[in-house]
Amino acid sequence: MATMRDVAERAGVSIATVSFVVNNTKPVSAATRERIEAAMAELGFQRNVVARALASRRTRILAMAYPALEHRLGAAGMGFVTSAARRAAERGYHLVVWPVGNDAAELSDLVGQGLVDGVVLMEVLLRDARVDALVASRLPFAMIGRTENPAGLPHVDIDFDVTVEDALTYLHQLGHREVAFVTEGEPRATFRLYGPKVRAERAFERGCAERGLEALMVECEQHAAAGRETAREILARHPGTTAIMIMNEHAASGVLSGAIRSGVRVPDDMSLLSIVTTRDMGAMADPVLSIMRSPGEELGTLGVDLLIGQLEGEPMPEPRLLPCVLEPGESTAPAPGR
Amino acid sequence: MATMRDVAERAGVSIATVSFVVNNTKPVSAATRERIEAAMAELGFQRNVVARALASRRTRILAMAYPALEHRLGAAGMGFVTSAARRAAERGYHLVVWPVGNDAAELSDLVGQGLVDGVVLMEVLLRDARVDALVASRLPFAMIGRTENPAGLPHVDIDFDVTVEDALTYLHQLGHREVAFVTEGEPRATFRLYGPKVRAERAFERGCAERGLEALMVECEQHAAAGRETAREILARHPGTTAIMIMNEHAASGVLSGAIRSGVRVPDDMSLLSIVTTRDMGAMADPVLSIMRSPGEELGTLGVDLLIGQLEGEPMPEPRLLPCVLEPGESTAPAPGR
DNA sequence: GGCTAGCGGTTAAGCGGTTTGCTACCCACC
DNA sequence: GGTGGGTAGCAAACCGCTTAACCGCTAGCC
Repeated sequence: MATMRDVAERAGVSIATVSFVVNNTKPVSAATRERIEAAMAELGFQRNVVARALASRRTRILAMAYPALEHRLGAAGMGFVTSAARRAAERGYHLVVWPVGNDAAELSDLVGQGLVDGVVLMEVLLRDARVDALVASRLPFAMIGRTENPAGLPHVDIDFDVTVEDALTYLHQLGHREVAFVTEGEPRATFRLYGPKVRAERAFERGCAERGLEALMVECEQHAAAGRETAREILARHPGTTAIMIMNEHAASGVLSGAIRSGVRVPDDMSLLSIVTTRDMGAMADPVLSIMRSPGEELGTLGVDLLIGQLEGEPMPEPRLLPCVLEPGESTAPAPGR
Repeated sequence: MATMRDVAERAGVSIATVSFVVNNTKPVSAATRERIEAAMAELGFQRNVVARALASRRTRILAMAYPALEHRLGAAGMGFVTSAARRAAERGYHLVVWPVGNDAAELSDLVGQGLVDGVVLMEVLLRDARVDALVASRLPFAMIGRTENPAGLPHVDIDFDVTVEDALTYLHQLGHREVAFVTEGEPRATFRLYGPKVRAERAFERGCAERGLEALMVECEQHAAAGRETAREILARHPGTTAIMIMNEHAASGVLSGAIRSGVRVPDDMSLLSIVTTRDMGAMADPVLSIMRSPGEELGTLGVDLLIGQLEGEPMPEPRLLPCVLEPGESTAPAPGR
């Protein structure tokens, strides 16, 4: 690989001048610039990013940190990563993937290596040691998700209030008056700190209260079999239920088939709405599930933008909350008798 | 952040000696080593990976290159990336994610930056310009998947011969004599070069020939609706079919529901076997699909091992082919009348 | 008339490590 | 006591780039 020195020699200038041309950091006369560019083209010069990083103290590498094994990231997880990587590439950055534990030590270690200019943190908990570690490290970062009180910390997240409110409005307008909400549930205690679950539950309670409905919530583990069981349970204990809202991507199809197996017709007798999910997931069910689609790719892109914004000295970015959007499928219909 | 110079001063030694201790590259007396280690601990020293990379001409960064937007990587895609990143971390490497087009120029460009020591290439086509570019760049790489003739190129891949053969054996032993094979199909021409599809089709033809069966193959786009249509088509045109083998993760549930909607009982009248897929995907269907599980995580891990092996001067690694393993669900049963 | 502020460019000092000689020293041995 | 060999540690030359500081000169300013 040709170096700047090679280019400089060939163009008969100093290596600094080459640098100024490459980075466009100082005016250079047209004639010189031309000679340098010709030399670069002839030699196939590409500047070495490692040397550049060392000298400029900016690596132009970002990290995407996500908790390994802690939470199942389905296809949506890939959406985060690929969209983030794409955006980073567009803006001249690289993205490294850091599977880290939920403890802070590992993350601090990685940060200390000095490889990255900033971190995008996924799957943030309401109280999260990793966030504290990042704050302490003074390294710029952005969250996808947010802590309990994220004021002052750059983040993007799903707007659970709006999403749940929109979902309830939709079902309510269809005439449903007894709506059950199936959420993610796990034996692990950290799950109580999982923002999406907590925020969606609160929003559901509020929405039900405002409409004078009873807020029936059921936790369900993240697999189809649990979903089937949950459906049976709801039907048995709350036979008046006419709609089920689900925020549990891996259980949704189970809830559907559980209901069908119990002899319930979907959507005639029972409406199902899967929220915070992907289109693919909904399309896989039969009938196709009505969903509120999670803006996964937008979040990845925005997270990176938020981070790069800080790095490039743009004014402190606004946090962004994006709602999921309704995409009706075949699993929702007016409440029976309407 | 403390530098080696700081540590050296504090321990009263030269910076070179610190380096020898940190890397364990030259014998150092116990007393000196102790002083240095103490100094490092007091200062919280971590060596700067960028400086190290520049000096040693090894960045200890690997790239995972996958074609952006070209092919739907579902949850399995995430499995590749996370398992690869985890393995890389275990062995002291970082993993960057490179969404690249299927053209070689973009990849050559990235390689030329000198950021990575090697590349793991995903979704390799039978003839693949990216592979040529990597060979030309003389940078070590490993493929997940393989070209038409991958001899001499380090790779790991699914063993489609064994997988399809095992699947056919399983169905054959259940008494099925008319088996249809649903594969991935797309308008795009590059799909003809997609190794998994081509290899699986060949294996299917061979297996059918050996057993004296007719090899019925149907292409299907990668979504559930197409799967439903395909199921109807098979039932209409080949009413004797008693088993459908599917290698099309996104259409599998559609094939199932298409069959059911047509009044076919699964598995009593018709067996369904989804191959090269994930457990999650199969579990989402009702009945739970019998699958041949894709060794996605193993492939990611092995790919990284293969690459690091080369980097660390281990003898030329053996290519590895892993079969998918049968995980019977509720969608397969003896052929009707058996 | 002295001051500063650009010209387009060079020089050189880093950035924080790795690595190659080389020195100084100790010990054993004839 | 000279010699040889082995060891611990050091100095210094990089790795390939960025970025002050500054070159000699001219132009604009009060």
